[in-house]
Amino acid sequence: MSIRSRAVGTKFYARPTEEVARGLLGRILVSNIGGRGERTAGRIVEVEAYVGPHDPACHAYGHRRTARTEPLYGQPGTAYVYFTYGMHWCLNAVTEPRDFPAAVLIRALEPLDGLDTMRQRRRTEQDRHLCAGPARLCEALGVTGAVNGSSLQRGPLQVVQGTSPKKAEIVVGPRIGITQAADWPLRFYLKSSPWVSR
DNA sequence: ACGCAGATTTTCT
DNA sequence: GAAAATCTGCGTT
Repeated sequence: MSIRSRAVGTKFYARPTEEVARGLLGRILVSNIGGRGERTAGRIVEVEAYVGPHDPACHAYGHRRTARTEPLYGQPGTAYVYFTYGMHWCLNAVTEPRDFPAAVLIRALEPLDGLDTMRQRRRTEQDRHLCAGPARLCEALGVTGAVNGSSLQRGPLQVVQGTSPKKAEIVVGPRIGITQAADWPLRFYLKSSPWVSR
């Protein structure tokens, strides 16, 4: 099926972050991390936009260019993976032209492929919780800092075509878990999906 | 079903 | 030294 289609190209990511966020819903994230052909994949059902240096919740707020935020300044379509709360990894897709630091946080997937591998990595049998949350999906797909800065077109993690949802299926709301700009409506998810994080 | 505390370490002040 | 784009387990309702 669509899992075999081509990776989404640079032009897709080199646009306003909010558009890219909406556009990522329904696409498929494929991971070939872990050797031995342990392929895992899921349909993106929930995302958040972190729209640039003017966004107080963005890691690059005020153009804070540090070792951590460097990937945000790179090529659109780069994976930005950061570590937080002492134990969790989160995955973003870098957006906008090079040197404009913005990204889309991938928050939830509908598991499609490699479910057994996901269950092992997550140490759970509850499929509902396999990929419902930014840190959960990273654990399920084997995403760690090792893939930070890799290309989502050619790297071990790729975003491929999938099927676009109807506009009426997309729900907009405030981002989760932040304290700055907490009311900005930059979270997008699929209304009828049982796989979103909440 | 809901709410709260603890885990654990990087990053920046 | 404090906060952090989170998750889990355990408590109570």
